[in-house]
Amino acid sequence: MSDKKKDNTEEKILNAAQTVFIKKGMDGSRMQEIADQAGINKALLHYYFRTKQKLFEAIFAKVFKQTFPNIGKFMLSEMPIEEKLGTFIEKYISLILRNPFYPSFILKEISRDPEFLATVIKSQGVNPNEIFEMFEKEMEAGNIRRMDPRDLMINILAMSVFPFAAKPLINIMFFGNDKKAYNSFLKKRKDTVKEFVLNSILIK
Amino acid sequence: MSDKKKDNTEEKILNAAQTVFIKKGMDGSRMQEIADQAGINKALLHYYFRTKQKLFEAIFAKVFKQTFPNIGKFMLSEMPIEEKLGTFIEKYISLILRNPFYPSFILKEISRDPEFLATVIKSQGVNPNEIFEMFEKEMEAGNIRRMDPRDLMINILAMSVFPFAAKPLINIMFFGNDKKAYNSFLKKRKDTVKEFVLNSILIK
DNA sequence: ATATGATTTAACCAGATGGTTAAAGATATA
DNA sequence: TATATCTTTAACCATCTGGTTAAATCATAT
Repeated sequence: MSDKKKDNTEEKILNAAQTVFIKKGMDGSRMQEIADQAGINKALLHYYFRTKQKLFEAIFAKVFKQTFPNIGKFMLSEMPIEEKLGTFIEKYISLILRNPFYPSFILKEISRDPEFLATVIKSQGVNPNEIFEMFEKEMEAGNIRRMDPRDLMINILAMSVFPFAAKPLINIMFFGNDKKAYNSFLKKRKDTVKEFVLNSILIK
Repeated sequence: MSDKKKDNTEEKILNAAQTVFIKKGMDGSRMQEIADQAGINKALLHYYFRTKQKLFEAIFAKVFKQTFPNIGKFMLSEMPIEEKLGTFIEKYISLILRNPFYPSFILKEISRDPEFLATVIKSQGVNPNEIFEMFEKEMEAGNIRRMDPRDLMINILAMSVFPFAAKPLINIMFFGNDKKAYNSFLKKRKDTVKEFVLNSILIK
């Protein structure tokens, strides 16, 4: 067998599908466009992935996994909370900066097929409870303000994700369509978000 | 002319279209489904709105306008900054609580047709500069921390909007699919977001 | 050399979709 | 009653879309 060829084509298809699906979503994407993008024809596309649904699920699962990186390691380590949160925010926004279209893709698709979403999440084995417990210990220790740990987690995710998900909107409304200005603004978010969060919750 | 009947049908269509478009987006919506939802037939639908595109644009513009309420009045008033921001956050989250699907709809569509988005925004006459200037004055007066006013605005919008836009995801991941629990959590967001923001920026 | 899998070509299909049309009813107004 | 508008019915069309198929070609490992 020509494994190399097979791998290469499958990879080409997955890359093409990711490009198209991320830009246009499941509903807005066309199999023909994915085939074109991959430099192959539609027949071969179906030869590898029988249906659009299967191809989409492969992409969604892949992107979704990348969107929730392994944060357990250092979030549950012995670092001071300030450093833990700082590291997480930095890593997370860096991840999004490397994949700026992930947020809008994920947000677009999570409401389309909740059952499939549940499947993907469960196969992930994400367990935020440990992190919530860690937050609560820090509160009891008097290191951070008392609050619902879920509020804290959601606020951090929100501030990290939203400026990318709403990019076209914010770009026009707040940056006069100056894309360079907005991009350099986004690069600074690692620091500004960190500052905003720590200023809000840290007890000095 | 039977203006009443006309108005009524047009309204029925707009309501139906809003329901369907908001749930499924432009690409995922079908004219037949909108007709069914309005209790009329497809021919009449095209009699009122010639094309799907025109109907969608009507809905998007309407929803978009509602999503950016008149905040100028009190944001530029003589209230202390604490009260201004508190009022805005309360009003804004209340608005979303009344229309919980607006955020995901707007986010879904803003990246689909940026030119149309620009048109809608411009027809809105939104001018955030006055509010940014107000923020800057408050910073100079030493009432709030120094920061880019756009960061502040974006953070508030992010924390208000994100938990609704990512509802299915958060609901599964953080609330074990307990919808009631998540809904009552969302109702508290008016207070928790306000607290989070003010704790971060206020200089006491 | 041949068998096997990868790839292309090209035609095809069924169903859905947006949109049109014509004719007939219904309804209100003048 | 006559007129104009609103509404339905139902058939129809062109196009697109996902998906299939069969035959031919290409590449490669044995």
